[in-house]
Amino acid sequence: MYNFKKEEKKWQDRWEKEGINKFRDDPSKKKLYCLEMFSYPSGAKLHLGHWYNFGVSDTYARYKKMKGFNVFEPMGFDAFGLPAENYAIKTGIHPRISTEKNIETMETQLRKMGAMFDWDHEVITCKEEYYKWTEWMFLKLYEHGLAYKKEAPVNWCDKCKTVLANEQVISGECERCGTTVIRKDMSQWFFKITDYAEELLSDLDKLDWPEKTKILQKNWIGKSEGAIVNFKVDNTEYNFDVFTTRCDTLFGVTYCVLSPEHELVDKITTSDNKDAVDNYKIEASKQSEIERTSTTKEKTGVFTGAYAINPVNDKKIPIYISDYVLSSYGTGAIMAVPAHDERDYDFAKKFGIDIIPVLEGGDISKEAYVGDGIHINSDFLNGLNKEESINKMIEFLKEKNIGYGKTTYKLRDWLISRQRYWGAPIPIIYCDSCGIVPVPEKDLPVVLPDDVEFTPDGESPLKKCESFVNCTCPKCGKPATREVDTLDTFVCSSWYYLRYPDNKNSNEPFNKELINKMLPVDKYIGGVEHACMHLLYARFFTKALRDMGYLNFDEPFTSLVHQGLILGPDGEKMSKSKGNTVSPDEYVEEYGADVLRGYLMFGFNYVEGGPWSDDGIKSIDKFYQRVGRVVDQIENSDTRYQEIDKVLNNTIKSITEDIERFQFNTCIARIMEYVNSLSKLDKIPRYYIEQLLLVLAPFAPHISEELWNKIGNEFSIHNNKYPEINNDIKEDENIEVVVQINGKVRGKVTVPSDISEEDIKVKVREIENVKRYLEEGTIIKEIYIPKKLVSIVIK
RNA sequence: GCCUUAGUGGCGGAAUUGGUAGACGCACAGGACUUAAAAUCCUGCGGGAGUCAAAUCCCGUGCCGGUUCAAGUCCGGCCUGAGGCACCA
Repeated sequence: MYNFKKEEKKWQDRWEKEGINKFRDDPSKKKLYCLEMFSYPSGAKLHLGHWYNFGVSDTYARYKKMKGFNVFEPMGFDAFGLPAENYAIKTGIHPRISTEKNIETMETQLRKMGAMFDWDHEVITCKEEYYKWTEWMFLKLYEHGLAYKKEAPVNWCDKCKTVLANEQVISGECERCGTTVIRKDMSQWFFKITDYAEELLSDLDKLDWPEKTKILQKNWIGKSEGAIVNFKVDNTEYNFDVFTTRCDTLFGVTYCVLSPEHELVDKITTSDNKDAVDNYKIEASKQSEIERTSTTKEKTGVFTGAYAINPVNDKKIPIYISDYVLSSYGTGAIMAVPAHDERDYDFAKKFGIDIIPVLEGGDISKEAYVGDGIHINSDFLNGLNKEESINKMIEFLKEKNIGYGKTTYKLRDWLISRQRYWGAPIPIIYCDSCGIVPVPEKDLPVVLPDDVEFTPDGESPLKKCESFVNCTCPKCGKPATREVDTLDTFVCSSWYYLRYPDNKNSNEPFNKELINKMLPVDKYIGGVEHACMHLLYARFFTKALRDMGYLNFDEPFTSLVHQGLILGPDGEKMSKSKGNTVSPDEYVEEYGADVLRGYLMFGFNYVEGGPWSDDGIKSIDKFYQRVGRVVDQIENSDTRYQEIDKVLNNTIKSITEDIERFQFNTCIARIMEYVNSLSKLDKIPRYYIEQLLLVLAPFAPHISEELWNKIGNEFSIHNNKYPEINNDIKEDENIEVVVQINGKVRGKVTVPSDISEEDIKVKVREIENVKRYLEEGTIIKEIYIPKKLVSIVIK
């Protein structure tokens, strides 16, 4: 009986002492930057999800190392963020204290995992030495016109006088006091990610990412080509632009809708409609965008009393406001074509607005016709199809100077201001004479003060810290004040992968040459929930830094894999409030790291994850015990067995393919098959044992090291080459071919693998059962798939 | 609501481009070893009909329909669960 878990610490210490996980520049080897999304130290401890993400990916990294790559696998912490601040508000414990303590605990746990992390390269985002450069990133983006300020809504609780995160708004109410949350405009900083919308979209083609993730980003960026059309407001000097993808349907426009927040609303609303409009605006401010744009919700809206002029036919059409129009997309105003748009149709029916068909097809007395068709009721477009009409209409709009072709994106600029304490300060100074003044680079970092009151009372916590707020203007030397909002933590995580290789650099965020050599990340592993935000922001940073001349690559993460989510035993996402969290610690305590890692690899489809159950964890424990017993059967002999050579070769072959797809469960299954074949022998030649341990090494790093040592081999097994496929081993000479009659399996026959089509067709007819079926009818078709099956159709 | 994704034995999961559904395990049942138990080893294991035992046949990959010699895999429509929806990270 082996007690492998007792030996784990010994090998972890030895690996650390001999530095076998240290990254060393080695030009003779190809580098492989293997990165797992770093974790937020919110809970005090690592959870199963971390083990699943880090522990399993480490097997990939270890495998690649044995395959001859110079592997860099760093680890760090995304340490700023809301939970630490909330915890501080509740308990009075300073975020720095709780965060540092959590990190310490998690580091200890991570070491027990026995992963290849190179701790010399650790990055912690809340440390001055790191956030100094996060601030630097802001300055660079500002310098290059990619950071700007504008008014934007926040969730506001008027009772707590505070800004709430979306997470803190529970069905429209403040989680602390239950007051209805409203949206309130504040002046905030943005990064101009939309400047890169087109490149972020088109470069997706270059990436070895899951197709679904590319589609998520693509839909998120939401490119659509259309036109801007200008509408004049009747009897006023006002006019407004709408964005439409179907300018060819302009003759069917019977009303316009402005978003309730549109700047023109107050100006054009007539006095008898004012009360209704104002009330509607308040109601709209209470709703989230998800609620507003729901297509099943009954359409609501209010008439402003004003009319617009349809520029193609000079018809007077009413202007409404409605919450289904968002100020953040397009121009915040739409032209409505009820005959050919479902939402417009519902709205028009409800408000009794004209519905004029301009496309042939459908029956608009019943529902909107959204299909294609030849244009009707459309003057100069009559008889044309969609594409011709769009082109002709854009020509017309341009000629009359009332519109033009335009591409828009759903992607919005990235709001980075947070009215919070626990984040990186925004390095900006406000001066009465000079206006907005960026903090000079030499004055970085703007240090986040420790002594701050962060009870929520309507102000950014930093605002109450006078020593922080008051400063002198770097330009004119007069008294000035600092920006008191902090940066969204996604800013910190948008460039951490650039810091890892050069984490001790105190002169610059990273050395350009080094980083251009080490990057991009070759394999990035993390949850799919980051598909649209973190992954997009990081791509944006990389492209912006490239354009500033700091990087010579276009994309940060060449290849991406998502691990699935390990759910609670009840099939729900693990969370403290549901009480369904499972800690890895007790399993590590009972079975050891290798067994837990092994089970996480064997018991789940890595990409899918699934509900946790420890039913099978014993099976991995048993399997490794079995490996131990098999190793005990070692003998020094050169005997080789053809059957075992075949199994071994198949194991190596399958692993080589499956591990690249992050399909670890089948890798382990193949190793089990190899062990099963070995266990049939009383004495096992040394070669087979060594091959077994080498094959197993990335999957069970401690156990394989222990047994490698036990059979008298030199430390460390992990410095060896991974076994290669042996092409000299012949495939089976005989193969089994299946016979199907009318699609059903009716027989099997074993034949030489190089059999000809004619010969197999003869062989097939000799099978008793097949004969029986063939007598019942005549053959009308016969298909032969080499080495697999013969399919006969009879009548 | 919208975008994405998944649904296969009692359970976790295999089946890479349409080609023998259920690899590898867990659980369970029977047997060997043992005074006994644990551990280990061997055998069986989707459901049903059939048989002393076989052969053989029918059904079966969430549901309904389609394409095909052949569908877990492709197409259309539904149901259910999960992730995201821009201030959780």
